[in-house]
Amino acid sequence: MPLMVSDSIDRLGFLIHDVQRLMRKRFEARASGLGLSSAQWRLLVRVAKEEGVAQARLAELLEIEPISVSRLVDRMEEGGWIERRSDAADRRVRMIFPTAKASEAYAQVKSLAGEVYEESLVGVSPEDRRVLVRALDRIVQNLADGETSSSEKVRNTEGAAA
Amino acid sequence: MPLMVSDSIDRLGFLIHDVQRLMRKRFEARASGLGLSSAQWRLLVRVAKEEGVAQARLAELLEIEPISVSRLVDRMEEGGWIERRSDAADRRVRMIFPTAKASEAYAQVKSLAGEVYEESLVGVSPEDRRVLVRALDRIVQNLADGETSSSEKVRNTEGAAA
DNA sequence: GTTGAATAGTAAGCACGCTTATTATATATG
DNA sequence: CATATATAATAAGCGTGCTTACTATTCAAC
Repeated sequence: MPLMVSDSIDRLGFLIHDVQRLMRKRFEARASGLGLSSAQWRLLVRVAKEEGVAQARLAELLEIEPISVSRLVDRMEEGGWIERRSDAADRRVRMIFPTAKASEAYAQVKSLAGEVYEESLVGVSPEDRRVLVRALDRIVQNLADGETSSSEKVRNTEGAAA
Repeated sequence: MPLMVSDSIDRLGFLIHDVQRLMRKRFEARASGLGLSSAQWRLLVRVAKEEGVAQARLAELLEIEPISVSRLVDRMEEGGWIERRSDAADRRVRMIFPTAKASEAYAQVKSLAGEVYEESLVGVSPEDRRVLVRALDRIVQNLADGETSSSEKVRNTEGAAA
Protein backbone atom coordinates (compact mmCIF):
# COMPACT_ATOMS: atom_id res chain seq x y z
CA MET A 1 0.00 0.00 0.00
CA PRO A 2 1.31 3.47 -0.84
CA LEU A 3 1.91 6.14 1.73
CA MET A 4 -1.37 7.31 3.17
CA VAL A 5 -2.47 10.91 3.23
CA SER A 6 -2.70 10.69 6.97
CA ASP A 7 1.06 10.86 7.32
CA SER A 8 1.67 14.10 5.45
CA ILE A 9 1.94 17.42 7.18
CA ASP A 10 0.70 19.48 4.27
CA ARG A 11 -2.73 19.34 5.81
CA LEU A 12 -1.57 20.58 9.18
CA GLY A 13 -3.35 23.91 8.96
CA PHE A 14 -6.60 22.33 7.90
CA LEU A 15 -6.27 19.73 10.58
CA ILE A 16 -5.64 22.20 13.38
CA HIS A 17 -8.48 24.31 12.12
CA ASP A 18 -10.84 21.34 12.10
CA VAL A 19 -9.80 20.14 15.53
CA GLN A 20 -10.25 23.57 17.03
CA ARG A 21 -13.66 24.04 15.48
CA LEU A 22 -14.92 20.59 16.44
CA MET A 23 -13.60 20.83 19.97
CA ARG A 24 -15.11 24.26 20.45
CA LYS A 25 -18.44 23.09 19.09
CA ARG A 26 -18.53 20.14 21.44
CA PHE A 27 -17.61 22.31 24.41
CA GLU A 28 -20.32 24.72 23.52
CA ALA A 29 -22.89 21.99 23.12
CA ARG A 30 -22.10 20.83 26.65
CA ALA A 31 -21.74 24.20 28.26
CA SER A 32 -24.78 25.65 26.56
CA GLY A 33 -26.76 24.22 29.43
CA LEU A 34 -24.82 26.61 31.58
CA GLY A 35 -25.34 29.47 29.15
CA LEU A 36 -21.63 29.94 28.55
CA SER A 37 -19.82 30.15 25.22
CA SER A 38 -16.27 28.86 24.93
CA ALA A 39 -14.83 32.35 24.88
CA GLN A 40 -16.78 33.07 28.01
CA TRP A 41 -15.69 30.09 30.02
CA ARG A 42 -12.13 30.62 28.86
CA LEU A 43 -12.32 34.04 30.46
CA LEU A 44 -14.16 32.65 33.43
CA VAL A 45 -11.36 30.20 34.15
CA ARG A 46 -8.91 33.07 34.35
CA VAL A 47 -11.13 35.17 36.54
CA ALA A 48 -11.80 32.25 38.87
CA LYS A 49 -8.08 31.78 39.36
CA GLU A 50 -7.29 35.41 39.82
CA GLU A 51 -10.23 37.31 41.23
CA GLY A 52 -10.16 41.04 40.74
CA VAL A 53 -7.92 40.82 37.70
CA ALA A 54 -7.90 43.90 35.47
CA GLN A 55 -9.22 43.74 31.94
CA ALA A 56 -5.86 44.62 30.48
CA ARG A 57 -4.30 41.70 32.31
CA LEU A 58 -7.05 39.43 31.03
CA ALA A 59 -6.27 40.52 27.51
CA GLU A 60 -2.66 39.49 28.10
CA LEU A 61 -3.58 36.15 29.61
CA LEU A 62 -6.13 35.30 26.95
CA GLU A 63 -3.92 36.79 24.26
CA ILE A 64 -6.72 38.73 22.70
CA GLU A 65 -7.05 42.48 22.26
CA PRO A 66 -8.34 44.67 25.10
CA ILE A 67 -11.33 45.68 23.06
CA SER A 68 -12.30 42.03 22.65
CA VAL A 69 -12.12 41.61 26.41
CA SER A 70 -14.20 44.71 26.84
CA ARG A 71 -17.08 43.39 24.78
CA LEU A 72 -16.81 39.90 26.14
CA VAL A 73 -16.99 41.28 29.66
CA ASP A 74 -19.98 43.39 28.62
CA ARG A 75 -21.94 40.31 27.67
CA MET A 76 -20.79 38.33 30.69
CA GLU A 77 -21.76 41.13 33.00
CA GLU A 78 -25.19 41.21 31.38
CA GLY A 79 -25.40 37.45 31.83
CA GLY A 80 -24.63 37.81 35.51
CA TRP A 81 -21.37 35.88 35.33
CA ILE A 82 -18.96 38.55 36.40
CA GLU A 83 -18.93 41.92 38.06
CA ARG A 84 -16.88 45.02 37.29
CA ARG A 85 -15.58 47.00 40.23
CA SER A 86 -13.54 50.16 40.12
CA ASP A 87 -10.08 50.11 41.56
CA ALA A 88 -9.79 52.82 44.17
CA ALA A 89 -6.05 53.03 43.62
CA ASP A 90 -6.26 53.51 39.85
CA ARG A 91 -9.53 54.75 38.54
CA ARG A 92 -8.70 53.70 35.00
CA VAL A 93 -8.87 50.08 36.06
CA ARG A 94 -11.94 47.86 36.21
CA MET A 95 -11.40 44.83 38.40
CA ILE A 96 -13.28 41.71 37.34
CA PHE A 97 -14.88 39.40 39.91
CA PRO A 98 -16.84 36.21 39.39
CA THR A 99 -20.39 36.15 40.73
CA ALA A 100 -21.61 33.31 42.90
CA LYS A 101 -23.29 31.86 39.83
CA ALA A 102 -19.95 31.83 38.03
CA SER A 103 -18.11 30.20 40.88
CA GLU A 104 -20.63 27.41 40.88
CA ALA A 105 -20.32 26.96 37.14
CA TYR A 106 -16.55 26.90 37.30
CA ALA A 107 -16.24 23.40 38.72
CA GLN A 108 -18.66 22.11 36.13
CA VAL A 109 -16.77 23.77 33.31
CA LYS A 110 -13.59 22.09 34.41
CA SER A 111 -15.14 18.67 34.47
CA LEU A 112 -16.83 19.25 31.12
CA ALA A 113 -13.45 20.16 29.69
CA GLY A 114 -11.96 16.95 31.00
CA GLU A 115 -14.77 14.96 29.44
CA VAL A 116 -14.33 16.55 26.05
CA TYR A 117 -10.57 15.97 26.15
CA GLU A 118 -11.09 12.32 26.92
CA GLU A 119 -13.62 11.92 24.14
CA SER A 120 -11.24 13.61 21.76
CA LEU A 121 -8.36 11.36 22.65
CA VAL A 122 -10.02 7.99 22.50
CA GLY A 123 -7.62 5.62 20.80
CA VAL A 124 -4.58 7.84 21.33
CA SER A 125 -2.00 6.17 23.54
CA PRO A 126 -0.59 7.88 26.63
CA GLU A 127 2.75 8.11 24.89
CA ASP A 128 1.22 9.71 21.80
CA ARG A 129 -0.71 12.12 23.98
CA ARG A 130 2.52 13.32 25.49
CA VAL A 131 4.03 13.76 22.05
CA LEU A 132 0.93 15.61 20.90
CA VAL A 133 1.01 18.08 23.75
CA ARG A 134 4.74 18.56 23.44
CA ALA A 135 4.49 19.19 19.71
CA LEU A 136 1.67 21.68 20.16
CA ASP A 137 3.62 23.46 22.86
CA ARG A 138 6.56 23.69 20.53
CA ILE A 139 4.42 25.08 17.74
CA VAL A 140 3.10 27.76 20.04
CA GLN A 141 6.66 28.69 20.95
CA ASN A 142 7.79 28.74 17.36
CA LEU A 143 4.93 30.89 16.19
CA ALA A 144 4.76 33.17 19.20
CA ASP A 145 8.37 34.23 18.87
CA GLY A 146 8.36 35.81 15.47
CA GLU A 147 4.84 37.10 15.85
CA THR A 148 5.84 40.72 16.24
CA SER A 149 6.12 40.92 12.43
CA SER A 150 4.36 44.11 11.41
CA SER A 151 3.68 46.22 14.46
CA GLU A 152 6.10 46.22 17.34
CA LYS A 153 3.40 44.68 19.43
CA VAL A 154 5.56 43.97 22.46
CA ARG A 155 4.67 40.40 23.26
CA ASN A 156 4.43 40.18 27.00
CA THR A 157 8.05 39.34 27.48
CA GLU A 158 7.65 41.06 30.82
CA GLY A 159 9.44 44.26 31.67
CA ALA A 160 9.92 45.05 28.02
CA ALA A 161 7.63 47.98 28.47
CA ALA A 162 7.88 50.54 31.26
CA MET B 1 11.76 15.88 39.29
CA PRO B 2 8.00 16.23 39.63
CA LEU B 3 5.68 15.92 36.69
CA MET B 4 5.79 19.06 34.59
CA VAL B 5 2.72 20.92 33.44
CA SER B 6 3.87 20.49 29.87
CA ASP B 7 2.92 16.83 29.99
CA SER B 8 -0.67 17.22 31.08
CA ILE B 9 -3.55 17.21 28.67
CA ASP B 10 -5.80 19.43 30.71
CA ARG B 11 -4.60 22.32 28.60
CA LEU B 12 -5.40 20.61 25.32
CA GLY B 13 -8.26 22.91 24.42
CA PHE B 14 -6.27 26.02 25.17
CA LEU B 15 -3.32 24.66 23.28
CA ILE B 16 -5.30 23.82 20.16
CA HIS B 17 -6.97 27.16 20.35
CA ASP B 18 -3.64 28.95 20.59
CA VAL B 19 -2.04 26.98 17.79
CA GLN B 20 -4.95 27.60 15.48
CA ARG B 21 -4.99 31.30 16.20
CA LEU B 22 -1.24 31.73 15.82
CA MET B 23 -1.08 29.70 12.66
CA ARG B 24 -3.98 31.59 11.14
CA LYS B 25 -2.41 34.90 12.06
CA ARG B 26 0.87 33.96 10.48
CA PHE B 27 -0.83 32.77 7.31
CA GLU B 28 -2.76 35.96 7.12
CA ALA B 29 0.33 38.07 7.65
CA ARG B 30 1.96 36.33 4.70
CA ALA B 31 -1.04 36.17 2.46
CA SER B 32 -2.12 39.71 3.20
CA GLY B 33 0.21 40.75 0.41
CA LEU B 34 -2.11 38.81 -1.83
CA GLY B 35 -5.18 40.32 -0.25
CA LEU B 36 -6.53 36.97 0.92
CA SER B 37 -7.75 36.00 4.37
CA SER B 38 -7.30 32.45 5.61
CA ALA B 39 -10.96 31.64 5.10
CA GLN B 40 -10.66 32.95 1.57
CA TRP B 41 -7.64 30.95 0.55
CA ARG B 42 -9.13 27.88 2.15
CA LEU B 43 -12.07 28.29 -0.18
CA LEU B 44 -9.78 29.16 -3.04
CA VAL B 45 -7.89 25.89 -2.68
CA ARG B 46 -11.12 23.97 -3.09
CA VAL B 47 -12.26 25.99 -6.06
CA ALA B 48 -8.88 25.64 -7.76
CA LYS B 49 -9.14 21.87 -7.54
CA GLU B 50 -12.71 21.66 -8.63
CA GLU B 51 -13.63 24.50 -10.90
CA GLY B 52 -17.30 25.16 -11.26
CA VAL B 53 -18.13 23.63 -7.91
CA ALA B 54 -21.51 24.61 -6.47
CA GLN B 55 -21.74 26.62 -3.29
CA ALA B 56 -23.58 23.85 -1.50
CA ARG B 57 -20.74 21.46 -2.30
CA LEU B 58 -18.22 24.01 -1.04
CA ALA B 59 -20.11 24.20 2.21
CA GLU B 60 -19.76 20.44 2.53
CA LEU B 61 -16.08 20.43 1.68
CA LEU B 62 -15.23 23.32 3.97
CA GLU B 63 -17.60 22.05 6.61
CA ILE B 64 -19.19 25.38 7.16
CA GLU B 65 -22.79 26.42 6.64
CA PRO B 66 -24.09 27.39 3.21
CA ILE B 67 -24.83 30.89 4.40
CA SER B 68 -21.21 31.31 5.45
CA VAL B 69 -20.12 30.27 1.97
CA SER B 70 -22.59 32.68 0.48
CA ARG B 71 -21.12 35.67 2.24
CA LEU B 72 -17.55 34.54 1.80
CA VAL B 73 -18.18 34.18 -1.91
CA ASP B 74 -19.76 37.62 -1.93
CA ARG B 75 -16.58 39.19 -0.66
CA MET B 76 -14.35 37.10 -2.88
CA GLU B 77 -16.40 38.01 -5.91
CA GLU B 78 -16.06 41.67 -4.96
CA GLY B 79 -12.33 41.16 -4.59
CA GLY B 80 -12.14 39.66 -8.07
CA TRP B 81 -11.02 36.22 -6.88
CA ILE B 82 -13.89 34.14 -8.10
CA GLU B 83 -16.82 34.33 -10.45
CA ARG B 84 -20.36 33.05 -10.05
CA ARG B 85 -21.98 31.49 -13.10
CA SER B 86 -25.46 30.05 -13.32
CA ASP B 87 -25.87 26.40 -14.09
CA ALA B 88 -28.04 26.00 -17.16
CA ALA B 89 -29.12 22.55 -16.02
CA ASP B 90 -30.26 23.68 -12.59
CA ARG B 91 -30.99 27.31 -12.21
CA ARG B 92 -30.85 27.14 -8.43
CA VAL B 93 -27.14 26.46 -8.61
CA ARG B 94 -24.31 29.00 -8.80
CA MET B 95 -21.11 27.48 -10.09
CA ILE B 96 -17.93 29.00 -8.71
CA PHE B 97 -14.89 29.59 -10.91
CA PRO B 98 -11.51 31.05 -10.01
CA THR B 99 -10.43 34.15 -11.92
CA ALA B 100 -7.02 34.37 -13.56
CA LYS B 101 -5.88 36.40 -10.58
CA ALA B 102 -6.90 33.59 -8.26
CA SER B 103 -5.18 30.92 -10.29
CA GLU B 104 -1.97 32.87 -10.09
CA ALA B 105 -2.30 33.32 -6.36
CA TYR B 106 -3.02 29.65 -5.80
CA ALA B 107 0.54 28.45 -6.31
CA GLN B 108 1.80 31.14 -3.99
CA VAL B 109 -0.71 30.23 -1.32
CA LYS B 110 0.44 26.64 -1.42
CA SER B 111 4.06 27.52 -0.97
CA LEU B 112 3.23 30.00 1.79
CA ALA B 113 1.38 27.22 3.58
CA GLY B 114 4.41 24.98 3.35
CA GLU B 115 6.61 27.71 4.77
CA VAL B 116 4.33 28.30 7.72
CA TYR B 117 4.13 24.58 8.47
CA GLU B 118 7.90 24.32 8.47
CA GLU B 119 8.28 27.33 10.74
CA SER B 120 5.69 25.86 13.07
CA LEU B 121 7.44 22.54 13.30
CA VAL B 122 10.99 23.65 13.90
CA GLY B 123 12.45 21.34 16.51
CA VAL B 124 9.79 18.67 16.09
CA SER B 125 11.28 15.41 14.86
CA PRO B 126 9.91 13.60 11.80
CA GLU B 127 8.67 10.85 14.06
CA ASP B 128 6.87 13.30 16.34
CA ARG B 129 5.37 15.04 13.32
CA ARG B 130 3.84 11.78 12.24
CA VAL B 131 2.46 11.21 15.71
CA LEU B 132 1.09 14.74 15.78
CA VAL B 133 -0.75 14.40 12.51
CA ARG B 134 -2.04 10.96 13.39
CA ALA B 135 -3.30 12.18 16.76
CA LEU B 136 -5.02 15.18 15.21
CA ASP B 137 -6.63 12.99 12.60
CA ARG B 138 -7.88 10.74 15.31
CA ILE B 139 -9.31 13.65 17.25
CA VAL B 140 -11.17 14.84 14.18
CA GLN B 141 -12.61 11.35 13.75
CA ASN B 142 -13.60 11.10 17.38
CA LEU B 143 -15.31 14.45 17.45
CA ALA B 144 -16.85 14.29 13.99
CA ASP B 145 -18.64 11.07 14.74
CA GLY B 146 -21.17 12.31 17.18
CA GLU B 147 -21.14 15.70 15.53
CA THR B 148 -23.24 14.91 12.50
CA SER B 149 -26.31 15.92 14.47
CA SER B 150 -28.32 17.60 11.71
CA SER B 151 -27.01 16.77 8.24
CA GLU B 152 -25.15 13.65 7.19
CA LYS B 153 -22.19 15.79 6.32
CA VAL B 154 -19.96 13.83 3.93
CA ARG B 155 -16.46 14.12 5.35
CA ASN B 156 -13.86 14.49 2.62
CA THR B 157 -11.94 11.30 3.18
CA GLU B 158 -10.72 11.28 -0.40
CA GLY B 159 -7.36 12.63 -1.46
CA ALA B 160 -7.73 16.05 0.02
CA ALA B 161 -4.07 16.76 -0.48
CA ALA B 162 -3.88 20.38 0.48
C1' DG C 1 1.44 73.10 38.93
C1' DT C 2 1.29 72.39 33.95
C1' DT C 3 2.25 69.92 30.07
C1' DG C 4 2.79 65.59 27.52
C1' DA C 5 3.33 60.69 27.03
C1' DA C 6 1.60 56.20 28.46
C1' DT C 7 -2.07 53.23 29.97
C1' DA C 8 -7.11 51.30 30.82
C1' DG C 9 -11.08 51.00 28.79
C1' DT C 10 -14.53 51.82 25.12
C1' DA C 11 -16.80 52.93 20.38
C1' DA C 12 -17.34 52.04 15.56
C1' DG C 13 -17.00 49.17 11.94
C1' DC C 14 -15.25 44.88 9.48
C1' DA C 15 -14.58 39.46 8.73
C1' DC C 16 -16.34 35.06 9.47
C1' DG C 17 -18.63 31.68 11.90
C1' DC C 18 -23.54 30.58 13.51
C1' DT C 19 -29.15 30.04 13.71
C1' DT C 20 -33.47 30.95 11.80
C1' DA C 21 -36.39 32.33 8.08
C1' DT C 22 -37.32 33.43 3.07
C1' DT C 23 -37.15 33.06 -2.08
C1' DA C 24 -36.60 30.54 -6.26
C1' DT C 25 -36.32 26.38 -8.50
C1' DA C 26 -36.72 21.16 -8.94
C1' DT C 27 -38.86 17.02 -8.18
C1' DA C 28 -42.11 13.67 -6.42
C1' DT C 29 -46.99 12.45 -5.65
C1' DG C 30 -51.86 12.90 -5.84
C1' DC D 1 -51.85 19.37 -14.12
C1' DA D 2 -51.59 20.65 -9.17
C1' DT D 3 -49.74 20.47 -4.93
C1' DA D 4 -46.35 19.21 -1.54
C1' DT D 5 -41.64 18.54 -0.33
C1' DA D 6 -36.75 19.14 -0.99
C1' DT D 7 -32.83 21.80 -2.29
C1' DA D 8 -29.66 26.10 -3.52
C1' DA D 9 -28.86 30.33 -2.28
C1' DT D 10 -29.67 34.41 0.36
C1' DA D 11 -31.31 37.79 4.21
C1' DA D 12 -31.25 39.28 8.93
C1' DG D 13 -29.18 39.37 13.13
C1' DC D 14 -25.84 37.65 16.79
C1' DG D 15 -21.02 36.32 18.94
C1' DT D 16 -16.15 36.86 18.85
C1' DG D 17 -12.12 38.13 16.92
C1' DC D 18 -9.71 42.22 14.66
C1' DT D 19 -7.97 47.44 13.52
C1' DT D 20 -8.29 52.17 14.26
C1' DA D 21 -9.55 56.05 16.90
C1' DC D 22 -11.28 58.09 21.05
C1' DT D 23 -11.85 59.45 26.38
C1' DA D 24 -10.34 59.31 31.01
C1' DT D 25 -6.80 58.80 34.05
C1' DT D 26 -2.05 58.29 35.64
C1' DC D 27 2.72 59.37 35.71
C1' DA D 28 6.94 61.56 34.26
C1' DA D 29 9.33 65.95 33.06
C1' DC D 30 9.70 70.34 33.29
